[in-house]
Amino acid sequence: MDAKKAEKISKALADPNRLCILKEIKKSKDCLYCVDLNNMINLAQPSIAHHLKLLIECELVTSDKEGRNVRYYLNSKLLDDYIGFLEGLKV
Amino acid sequence: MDAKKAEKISKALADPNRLCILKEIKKSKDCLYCVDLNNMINLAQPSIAHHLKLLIECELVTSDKEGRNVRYYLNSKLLDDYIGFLEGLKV
DNA sequence: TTTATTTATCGAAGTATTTGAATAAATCTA
DNA sequence: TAGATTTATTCAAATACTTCGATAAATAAA
Repeated sequence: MDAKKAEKISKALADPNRLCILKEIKKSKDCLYCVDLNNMINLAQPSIAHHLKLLIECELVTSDKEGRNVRYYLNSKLLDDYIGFLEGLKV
Repeated sequence: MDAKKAEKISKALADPNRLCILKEIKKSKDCLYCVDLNNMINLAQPSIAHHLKLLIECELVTSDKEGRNVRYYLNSKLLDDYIGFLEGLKV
């Protein structure tokens, strides 16, 4: 992973609500419906959509549609790549 | 590590110049003089000082004074803690 | 002790991010 | 098809971050 990508991922992780979303994805055992997030996070729906968009754009989260609902998943392969980048900062 | 701390570290990592500083610390074999950074990074001196301050405040970097020079070190223990937090996001 | 060097701080300008109201788009249900 | 539900987009306001000139503080060197 190059620094530009790592920067983008760091940015995505640099917000309490986005960390919360990732935690909820984990809690929901790998996949999460958007509609549930709206009940869990104390933000207006467009704000949550904005955060999800950032997480998807940097590819930390993937999604698929199920009717009018959307499911979100953690991209743990990318998270591992990011961790690899961080390991590379060590001596 | 709690989410608040992870957020701060993510923020510190979410900037190309700060990633560059960390890479330079690594290249310099663990410790780096501030005066060298001013030659390596294409930013005004107050900007570099600002970035170093953020890295120190979140404890990713430590420093000590040697005369009028300052040396910077990576806190690899904290980086490991951060990596642990990220691992915890996985299912 | 004056001058030069290195690092830190302040303040202001420019830029980017976060937030939510309004609303659109997509799809489900009756 | 009409209305309800879920998600996405647009826009504007508020907030936060980055940058650098000016300058201060600390220390070294002359």
